[in-house]
Amino acid sequence: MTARLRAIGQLRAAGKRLTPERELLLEILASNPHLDAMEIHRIARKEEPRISLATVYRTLSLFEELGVVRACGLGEAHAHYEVRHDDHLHLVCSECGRIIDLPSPVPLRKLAESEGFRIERIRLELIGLCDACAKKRDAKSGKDA
Amino acid sequence: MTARLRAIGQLRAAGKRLTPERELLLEILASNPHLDAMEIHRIARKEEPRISLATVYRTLSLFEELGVVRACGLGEAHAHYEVRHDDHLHLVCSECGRIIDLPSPVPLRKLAESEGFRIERIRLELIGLCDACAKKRDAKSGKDA
DNA sequence: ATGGCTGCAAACACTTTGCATCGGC
DNA sequence: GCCGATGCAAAGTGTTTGCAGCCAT
Repeated sequence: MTARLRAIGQLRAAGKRLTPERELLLEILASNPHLDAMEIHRIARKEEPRISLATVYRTLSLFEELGVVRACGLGEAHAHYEVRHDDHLHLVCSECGRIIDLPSPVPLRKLAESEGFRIERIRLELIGLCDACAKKRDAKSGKDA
Repeated sequence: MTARLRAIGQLRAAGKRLTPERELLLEILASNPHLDAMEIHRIARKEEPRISLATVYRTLSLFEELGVVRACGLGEAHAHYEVRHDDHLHLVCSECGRIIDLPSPVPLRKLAESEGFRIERIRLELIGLCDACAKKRDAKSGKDA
């Protein structure tokens, strides 16, 4: 419940309007841990049959921008392929798209298996800036400021 | 180089044909760590201008099936949304789709930052079977066998 | 009342599929 | 020669965008 009110505050703070559609989507998101856009639309239609899928996407993207929700399960929107090898970490640079492989030194399997979870595949991506891009960005923001 | 030969063996073992297109894609994959289908197609065209994007997709999907390559950056092909909270691990059940959240107890930030990588966001998914589905599958395979 | 928000539909990007032809086995 | 693999183009998905009207502020 609190999450919903906080989100409304964030909307107003950003000078955005609070529409019935946004309230509805907020409510749906707050009470469902993991949904994709289509599912959200389907649920929303029950309450508000005229709501469009475009609005769902626009609203989700707004919410993500405001930090209300987070998108997961999607990296750069399409698949990359690599020759198969063991579990590893990907360091994905959100600036230049560079992908750095690391062998996984963390005890993930043990961790998950303590939950009774049987791991088939590990996918870990740390999204951020590689050394070079971080420095570039620092230099630029120094200029801009 | 060995990877290429092993892949050819896997093709033959699976009763699949070794075509120039497949050889070419294998070569490209072996010498490039991370490519998407379009990039692979673009590179392949330099060598074999008549190769089609459809063949690239079909071949990648075959290779993935054979375990020659692995697709990454794609989960269930589209994004899921959840109300934002701190970094966490997702345990994704590949059977029932259930997603279990865990607070992240692993020192990922430290690890990546030692590479000079500045993390903006952590995404970790351990794909496998949750306790219930693992047991269900065990029971079934016991029956099948 | 005015500008942001909406629905609708068309556009988009990536991937898959149907069909006739081609070529590895 | 047979059947699988290919190229081409069209269809399919999930997502984004242009536009005219609408409604929260």
